[in-house]
Amino acid sequence: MPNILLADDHDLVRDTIAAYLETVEDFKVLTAANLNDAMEQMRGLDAIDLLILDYNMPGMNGLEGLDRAKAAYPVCKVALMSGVANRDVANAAMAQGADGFIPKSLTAASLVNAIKFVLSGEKYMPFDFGTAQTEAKADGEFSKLSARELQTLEQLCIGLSNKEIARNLDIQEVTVKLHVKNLLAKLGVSNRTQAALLAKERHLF
Amino acid sequence: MPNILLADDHDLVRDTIAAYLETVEDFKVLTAANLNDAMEQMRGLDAIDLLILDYNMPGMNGLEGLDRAKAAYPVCKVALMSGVANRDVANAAMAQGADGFIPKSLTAASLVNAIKFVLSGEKYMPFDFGTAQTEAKADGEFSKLSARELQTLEQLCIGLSNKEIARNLDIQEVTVKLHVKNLLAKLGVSNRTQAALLAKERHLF
DNA sequence: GACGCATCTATACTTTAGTATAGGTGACTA
DNA sequence: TAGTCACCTATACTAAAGTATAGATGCGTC
Repeated sequence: MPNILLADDHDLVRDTIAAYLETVEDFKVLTAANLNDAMEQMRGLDAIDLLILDYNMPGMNGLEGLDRAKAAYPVCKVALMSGVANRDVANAAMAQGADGFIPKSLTAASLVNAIKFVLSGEKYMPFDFGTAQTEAKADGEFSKLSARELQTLEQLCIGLSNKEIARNLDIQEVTVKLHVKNLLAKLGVSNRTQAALLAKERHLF
Repeated sequence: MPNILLADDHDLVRDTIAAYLETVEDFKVLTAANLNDAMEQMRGLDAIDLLILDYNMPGMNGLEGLDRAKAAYPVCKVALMSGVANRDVANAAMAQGADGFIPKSLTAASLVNAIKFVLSGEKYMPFDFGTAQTEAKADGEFSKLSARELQTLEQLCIGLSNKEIARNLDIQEVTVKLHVKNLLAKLGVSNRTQAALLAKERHLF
């Protein structure tokens, strides 16, 4: 019987997924509420076949938690799970050695398939990942930006004003306005806040 | 047999909770992926005893979705569920006529209790609301925010303008400005972009 | 009842953001 | 050489954001 350790900080989500997996398949599912808890349990027993980590739970610190888990238990399969992450995060995770990536938008049936997939030694990442607009704004938008516009966007992502950006880049405020206006158009958003949020979502800065 | 309609946009979360409830108790659980879907299903059949709405799913618009549901189906019990909300939101929800508030940090067993509680006509809101990470995540700057300011912040996190926020919350633009000004001060930031970035960084929305 | 508090509105104002247009420079290229 | 493009600046404007005061309502508490 495959042993799974599921780590998620939302008790309700974690427990019901665990219960579901145990009823519909012959899985033994242990649970943890954060990364430290999960690592602790792994230390106790060495029979865990698959470790599922929530991307946003305490201790994860982005993909740092993935590294910790892989480093400590190189043999164990490790999958990431997230309710908010996008394709970029998924790609980065897979590139850093994750065995699977499970968006919470997955159906319960697909989850079982994904787990079987990973347990059999395959890598799993869903195709139908990005929804329409996520796909559309994938990365084409950002590649259109000029060097200066990119620098401006970077400053926007700290929430700076045009005046502050002008000082930092040593140009006039009007010029900053121009760059902002152009990059808003290229990104297809309507104000600086949306631009900053979009860039952050894509983990550009 | 009590009929429950569970609406959550995360397929995985929704399906597993539904499956769990159907196996451990004698509940009939229907599901929906957003508020409109849920309202549509309610129209079809009038035998739903409890409607569970995810606070952050499409169509909810803060507590507006709760109002819509209560207005359309005054007899049906309505409970809110959220993974990120804090006590203020919960209080506001209960004040606006919700029959229960279910944080996702609840244990699966407690969920069943909460549902039974609500079905029997009682109001349910957990005492140990902010324990552990719920507290850690929601405290500090954000706990100072009022319910309305929190809703405003949520809209800021989509990059909306004051005018759009005013329309969504059905208040005047001046009022939105007031809320924005106050929440900026409480969060210790100097503009809306910084506020949005801060909230996103803390995974509030 | 008096008080604090959250909420909403109003008026009035300053500052910032964003748009529009025009023009100048240097680099690279057909 | 003429054309294109990124970049910078300028003037001028409209729209939006943010600040400051003041007043009104309702709700719960002491």
